[in-house]
Amino acid sequence: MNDQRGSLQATLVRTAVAMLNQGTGEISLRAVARAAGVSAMAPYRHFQDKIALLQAVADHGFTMLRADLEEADRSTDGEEALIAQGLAYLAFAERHPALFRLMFASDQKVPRNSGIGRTAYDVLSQRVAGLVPAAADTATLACWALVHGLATLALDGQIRSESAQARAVLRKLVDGLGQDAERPA
Amino acid sequence: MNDQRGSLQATLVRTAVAMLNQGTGEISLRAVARAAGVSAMAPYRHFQDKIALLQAVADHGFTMLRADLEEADRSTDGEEALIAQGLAYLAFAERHPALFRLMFASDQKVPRNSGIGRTAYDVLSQRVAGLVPAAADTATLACWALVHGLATLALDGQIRSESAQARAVLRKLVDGLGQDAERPA
DNA sequence: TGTACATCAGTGAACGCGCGTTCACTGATGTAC
DNA sequence: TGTACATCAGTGAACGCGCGTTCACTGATGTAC
Repeated sequence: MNDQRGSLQATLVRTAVAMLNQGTGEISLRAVARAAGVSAMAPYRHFQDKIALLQAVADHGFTMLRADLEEADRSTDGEEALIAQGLAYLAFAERHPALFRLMFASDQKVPRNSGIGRTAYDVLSQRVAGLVPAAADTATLACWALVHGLATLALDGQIRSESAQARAVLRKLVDGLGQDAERPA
Repeated sequence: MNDQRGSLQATLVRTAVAMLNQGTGEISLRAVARAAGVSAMAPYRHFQDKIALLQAVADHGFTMLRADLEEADRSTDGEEALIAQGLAYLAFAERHPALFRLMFASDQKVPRNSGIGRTAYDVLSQRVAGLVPAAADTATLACWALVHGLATLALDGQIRSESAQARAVLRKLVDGLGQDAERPA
């Protein structure tokens, strides 16, 4: 019995996201169906298999992440906007640890590059390109890797996630990028 | 039948590492026992449970990582030594993807901070402290996060891992650290 | 030197579990004539 | 307006699987007397 409004397809994705948001573990198809109040077989009406459901969940996560990054990118000061994006990325990972893990865990289970991940990436990449046009690719990669590393280490309990410290680390990198831009090769 | 020399305890850890090195997936206690040529119950003579075995495997991995970092740290040029450490970290992750994942996947399954992880961390932290004594903690965190992010993204198939690009990214950060050191607050 | 006994590493059958997926089905809804 | 039929979402029992772990055991090795 599907007691939510709308099609079961959307309900399953929403349910899966909700399950991931509490309890950091993995998710089984049966558990999602159970939580959606539906038989174990019902999801197969809407998804070819478990992987397809997880893919849809990951896509949903990337849409959420993109929205958060755009929201954070609003400052008129470009460097501040970039740092705000970084902090938003960290906040997303902290608020949705298991979803974040699912989005980025390839495991060769969930196929990569659905295109939706890219659109979240583009929000960062455009901001960096505006700041450091000379070396946009390297600078974007540096920013992404730094922030993704912080997020991953925090999620895995390797470091405490303090946003003051995160801000200091981001500042350090962004200052470096700025200096590069000021002295042309 | 344990056809390896030495105690089964060490054999199991070695076998588990070997299994992780091929096939990026997870590892089951039964599979390790099978691969070691021993009954499913034999490991319980040496490890309290599956988690204890995985813990020992992760510890072994950190010992390997520490050795790699020390090996890379030999350059007389401090900045070069730091970059070499970063590249060694990336190479380790690429050579041992599943082991790397196990070492850092907390999942709240394998308890963190066995102390062995820390000793690998210290190799990096001492090098950074030598270069940037004024802001060693923030700088160490920045280096670790950057390199860990690159490793994680590469393992998850989000970016291609090209060591030339990795070197460029590391260079950018290290230059930034150097500049901070030259102009005192 | 011989015997009795404890220790210890590994065996193998069995358990209960949750899983992804199969299969044939039911019952409601929409559509053609 | 009524009837026959197709479509479609969801059901529920069943499958085979590998898993972690239990249990009682076997047989070799070491030690005390």
